[in-house]
Amino acid sequence: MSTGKRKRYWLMKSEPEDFSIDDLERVGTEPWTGVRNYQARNFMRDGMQLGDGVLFYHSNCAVPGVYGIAEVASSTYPDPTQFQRKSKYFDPKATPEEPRWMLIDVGFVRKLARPVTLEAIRGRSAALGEDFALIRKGSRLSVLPVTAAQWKILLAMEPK
DNA sequence: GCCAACGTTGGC
DNA sequence: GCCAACGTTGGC
Repeated sequence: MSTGKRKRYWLMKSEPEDFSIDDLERVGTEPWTGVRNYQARNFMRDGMQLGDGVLFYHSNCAVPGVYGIAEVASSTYPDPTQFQRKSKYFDPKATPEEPRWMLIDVGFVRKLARPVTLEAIRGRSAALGEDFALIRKGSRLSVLPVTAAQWKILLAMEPK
């Protein structure tokens, strides 16, 4: 439950062919539709607070890595696509009275001059620690928490 | 495009 | 509740 006021940090993955940091810059704010993993949903629903920091990560591309900074730009609300019969994210078991999938809006903050690549991140795995889900073996979470210390390390890695 | 790792589904 | 089958993720 999000009771505190302290800013939290997250990493959110997106396939750039689908929605990139440039797309986010263009639209400014984007509802993060389509998450259909309970763990990722729980982070959005129970953990995120307005203003939290987000590392915008490009996955499934030539050079995976963090390409920009974003922020949590709304409180949590039901993902509208779960009710849209024609959407590929339609969930027949969800109803407006009992929505299954919750999301937040992601707001653009800035692009990194150059990405902090997955390769570079792996190179700092000792400093980042075992609990960093991005580089944990087999982890495929698309929304995951980042500690303040990890956030600091990752942004300090931004190539000038 | 391949495929390992993972999550979900559904029969039993 | 088990677990095989299936679909998805995401690095390479």
